[in-house]
Amino acid sequence: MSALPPQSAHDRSDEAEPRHRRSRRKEARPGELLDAALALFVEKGFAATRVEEVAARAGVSKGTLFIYFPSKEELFKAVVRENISGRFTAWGEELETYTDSSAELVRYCMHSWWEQIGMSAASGITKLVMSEAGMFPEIAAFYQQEVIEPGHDLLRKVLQRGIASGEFRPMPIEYAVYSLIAPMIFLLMWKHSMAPCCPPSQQLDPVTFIDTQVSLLLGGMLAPSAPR
Amino acid sequence: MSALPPQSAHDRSDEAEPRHRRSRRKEARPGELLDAALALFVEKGFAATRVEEVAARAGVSKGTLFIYFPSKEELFKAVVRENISGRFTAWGEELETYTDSSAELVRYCMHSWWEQIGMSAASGITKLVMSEAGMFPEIAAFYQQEVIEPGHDLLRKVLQRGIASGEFRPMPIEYAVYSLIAPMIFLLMWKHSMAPCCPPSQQLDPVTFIDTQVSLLLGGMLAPSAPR
DNA sequence: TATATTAATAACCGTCCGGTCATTAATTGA
DNA sequence: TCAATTAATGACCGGACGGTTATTAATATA
Repeated sequence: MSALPPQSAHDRSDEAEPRHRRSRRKEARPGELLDAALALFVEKGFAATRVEEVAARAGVSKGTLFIYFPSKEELFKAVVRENISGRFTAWGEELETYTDSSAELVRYCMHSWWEQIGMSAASGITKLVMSEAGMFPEIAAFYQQEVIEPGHDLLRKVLQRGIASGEFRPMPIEYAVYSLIAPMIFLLMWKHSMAPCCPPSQQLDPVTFIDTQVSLLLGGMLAPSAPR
Repeated sequence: MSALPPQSAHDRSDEAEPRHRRSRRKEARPGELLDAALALFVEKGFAATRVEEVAARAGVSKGTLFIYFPSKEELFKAVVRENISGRFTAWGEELETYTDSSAELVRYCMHSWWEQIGMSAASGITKLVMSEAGMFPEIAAFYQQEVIEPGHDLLRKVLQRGIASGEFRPMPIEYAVYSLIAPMIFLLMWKHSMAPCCPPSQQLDPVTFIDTQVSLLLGGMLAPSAPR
């Protein structure tokens, strides 16, 4: 099993330069632990990640980790807050000022999601949560309100914009939202699970997949009068 | 944490009636162990399921389980072979003799999948594999060739049928296949992970979801000349 | 009933892991 | 320079788990 390359949400170096052992760096520790935890959670999941390994990757002993985070679960929540929450406010503002057609907006949302979430380590977190929600319901509930709900709200607004302008047919909004979420969830599950053991004939290029998916879905969403 | 109700693929009762302890039933044991394993794997995943718990649920000691299955992993493979493999031959034959339109065939495939896989315990197995593939690559590879490939082949044939007849536009087949797989994978991941902690406003009815999804996708697949 | 066979058991082994705590040493400031 | 403070350590605890094996007892056979 190979280690993932370091994924730093900030510009911390992964391995701090070798200091004299037992250096005291109260301010730097939480961030370094968070970075190490993100990488390992993404690589191995929540249950399979060992807190001692997180500590070691941050260049610190296990006991030190528990000084800064009271439990493994709180460590995970902190990782989510640092790396995902807050990305949605920026999207919400972009939406308000968008001037092109709603069809283009849908296309833009999907590709933007891929670039900012799907391609990044954040997708590993989403995969992890969906995988282990059953065993850690508290984590699932936390993620639901911290990430899923804001994302859902955003997409609903996009579709309502298109319907209001007459560009889209009227449709059951909640289900149409899931029609957009489904391919994204599928894509990241696939990428993190089956892709590694998939024959080349069945590999899929994420951008092409999203493109195909959006085109097909828009085929069903656009009002007959709108330009195809 | 509550236990799932017993899911028996055969008509074995879950708890064999109380016999005098240490009864010898060489023929019945493997089946009972398989049923118990299915239920627990679905409920808790592969890593989190304890072989001793499987044994206990089958009314037997842990040592006995290892008489019939050499390891936890082989036990899991046996569960997959019993409950999923083989469902595909029946579908393949149905496809050959289908006479209605390809659009209807797509609709039929999706709903049939929901009734025979999505609704059943088999969906829990698929969810499990996608969740834990990273930690158990051998299981992922096994599932890939035993389940994914046959399913993929089936859907490709359906789409080719529609294109050959002129009912569907030409399209990138492999990606269109994934367009049909994606909502199904999403649906079962959702059902087994986020649904339990989802607010009522965001619950989704599987049949309605599949219906919406198929309608939208067919909107993009049908040739312009075909009746909408 | 006596004996051989083998299904079933349960104690056991080695390992691993989340979390704790007494100890150690880097820093502060008097 | 010499406490006092506190960041950091690592040995340790309790429990769990996959898998093994010596032992026990249910059955078949004669």
